[in-house]
Amino acid sequence: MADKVTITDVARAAGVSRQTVSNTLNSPEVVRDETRRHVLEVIARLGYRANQAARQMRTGRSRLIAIRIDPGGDGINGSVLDRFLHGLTESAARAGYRILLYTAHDDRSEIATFEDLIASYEPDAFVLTATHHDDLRTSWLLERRVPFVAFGRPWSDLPRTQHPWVDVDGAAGTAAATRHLLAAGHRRVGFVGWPPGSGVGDDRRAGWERTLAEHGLRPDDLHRAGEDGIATGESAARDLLGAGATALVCASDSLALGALNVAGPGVAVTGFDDTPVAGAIGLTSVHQPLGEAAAACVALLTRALDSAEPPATHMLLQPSLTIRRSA
Amino acid sequence: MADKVTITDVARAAGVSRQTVSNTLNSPEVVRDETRRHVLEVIARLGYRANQAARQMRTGRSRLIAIRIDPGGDGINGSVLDRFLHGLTESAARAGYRILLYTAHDDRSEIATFEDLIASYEPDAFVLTATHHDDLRTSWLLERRVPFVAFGRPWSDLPRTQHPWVDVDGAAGTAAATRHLLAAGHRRVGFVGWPPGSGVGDDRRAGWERTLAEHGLRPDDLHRAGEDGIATGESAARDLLGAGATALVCASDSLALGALNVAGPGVAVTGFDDTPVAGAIGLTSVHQPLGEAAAACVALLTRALDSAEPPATHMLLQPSLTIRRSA
DNA sequence: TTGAAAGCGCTAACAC
DNA sequence: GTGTTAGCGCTTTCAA
Repeated sequence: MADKVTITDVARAAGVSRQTVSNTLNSPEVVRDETRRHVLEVIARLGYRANQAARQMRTGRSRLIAIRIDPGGDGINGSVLDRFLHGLTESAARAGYRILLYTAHDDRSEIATFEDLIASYEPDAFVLTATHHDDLRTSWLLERRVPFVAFGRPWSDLPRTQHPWVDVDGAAGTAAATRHLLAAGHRRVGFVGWPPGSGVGDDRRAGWERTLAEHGLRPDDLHRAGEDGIATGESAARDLLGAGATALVCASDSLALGALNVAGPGVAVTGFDDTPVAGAIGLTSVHQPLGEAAAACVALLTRALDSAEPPATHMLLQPSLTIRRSA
Repeated sequence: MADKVTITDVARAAGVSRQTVSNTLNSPEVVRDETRRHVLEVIARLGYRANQAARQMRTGRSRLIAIRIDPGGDGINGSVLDRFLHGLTESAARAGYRILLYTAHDDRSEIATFEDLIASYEPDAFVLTATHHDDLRTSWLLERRVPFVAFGRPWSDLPRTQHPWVDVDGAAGTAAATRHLLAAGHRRVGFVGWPPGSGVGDDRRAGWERTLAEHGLRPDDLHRAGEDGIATGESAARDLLGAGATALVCASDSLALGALNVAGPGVAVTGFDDTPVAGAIGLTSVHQPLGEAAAACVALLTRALDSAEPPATHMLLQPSLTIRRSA
């Protein structure tokens, strides 16, 4: 291990006090130009970097952002979170933060981890994923005034659940997919999604339904729902094709994959998330700007951390449609 | 933010000195049974948790393990690392460590990040992934005596590159795939891989070749190589089928996917990594025990961190074959 | 077996 | 504009 260089070493080498070195880094405007330049030069020469633990003890800031990682369902849709995580790590690093990982099985165990983490590592903020109706986590964090941003809208309308969030407009995504299929000449466009009640699922379905209406078409009961997965996609697609659908908008790539399995030639299918599977099999899919979403999360977080009373802001990003052979 | 409970609060509430509380947690055997029980009870009641930054300043241990995260190629094989990361986070947590993330583009920038991280956050160890020939990172860490474990073998034989590592026996994986195809009656089994020179790729090819030999068969030049991806899989498979192959062992699921695209009925194909894509399209694939690999990394690391002179140990795990429709 | 003192590296407050 | 003092919460001596 390289011998560590402390602020005292820098001060001695530069012939100034420790405080002047600290000021050079934290309040440069307070140090005379000449002194500052000299100190910076010594810092560079010695390769000095402030020790985070010591700084944290003094300032109470750890420059750590914590986020949960989980295996993610069938692994198909799971990859979405992984891409987000990569973007988050990069954006956070640029803003001077590092990402700390933890796992949890449900809201309750995640809250237990909050308590543990807050007391021991003292992360400056959390990034919440997979927000849902009646999310226990948001209210817990809100009550304790722990800074956080959610990747996903608050799906409850209670005023006390106001918090910063970033999300991708799912309805706009399925709307784009639906428009694309209509433009290709399809008139009976079905929808394969999840059972009502999940915010994300309802939103995606709404985009399809709204777009049909805009084109003077009615849903005609051309929608089926079930647990996410290939099996559901297959059975739902069989049903809908039997009911006369010639194109299918699906709420996930898993569902779309199932639909494709039973779709004959001429039937168009779109997925959601633009996962590697979609690329591999030529599936047209709604693409989420995950890197941007991650950057937005970091931006919202740093803003909240730097102002005393953080205004609960949010950002709704627009997805795009990656068009491939399937549609 | 909940008011923080310090060791002083616990000491006061328990009517003992701060030191006794510290001993109760760090050297329980030195505290009288009755006192210890009492202190532990107060700790539980107050929800006290030792502050990591303060502990780190005193002990020099951060209980942090750092690992790189990257987007990962075409996203198909990338998911392997994500599953590993999840296992690592869980195993580390069980051992009392947290995972810290960073990104880097190449060996050199990763080393720069080592320097930064070591000076600021002082992670206790690193987990290296994607080790390769002439890995600059391992020698850098070795020279500075920074504890680390590699997920992947050291692909150079230099004695100075001895370090703890965990890997999955790739040759055993392709051997199992080859045996499976031979057992199904195939006699002309080809191999689709990557250009010679990559440790991982050469290893996977060796398993195929060795198994043919064990069955009295010769490779007969039935192998093709190229950059990982669907396109390579397609062209290589076309070639090999033209040369009389009836079954193909592929070095990745991406290659296998390409091979399947051009394989007619009766042609068997196997992939490698058992990615979500494999599950989705019914591809038989070699499955790596990533959760175990992660646990092994943590085990090796904690062993190295707890003994002064860590013996460079390693673990080679056995993969399994997930059999699906494709073979 | 328990307690008191010292100090890890840093920065906020204050004195010069 | 620069230096001194103090203390964040913890654990490692060492003394009682």
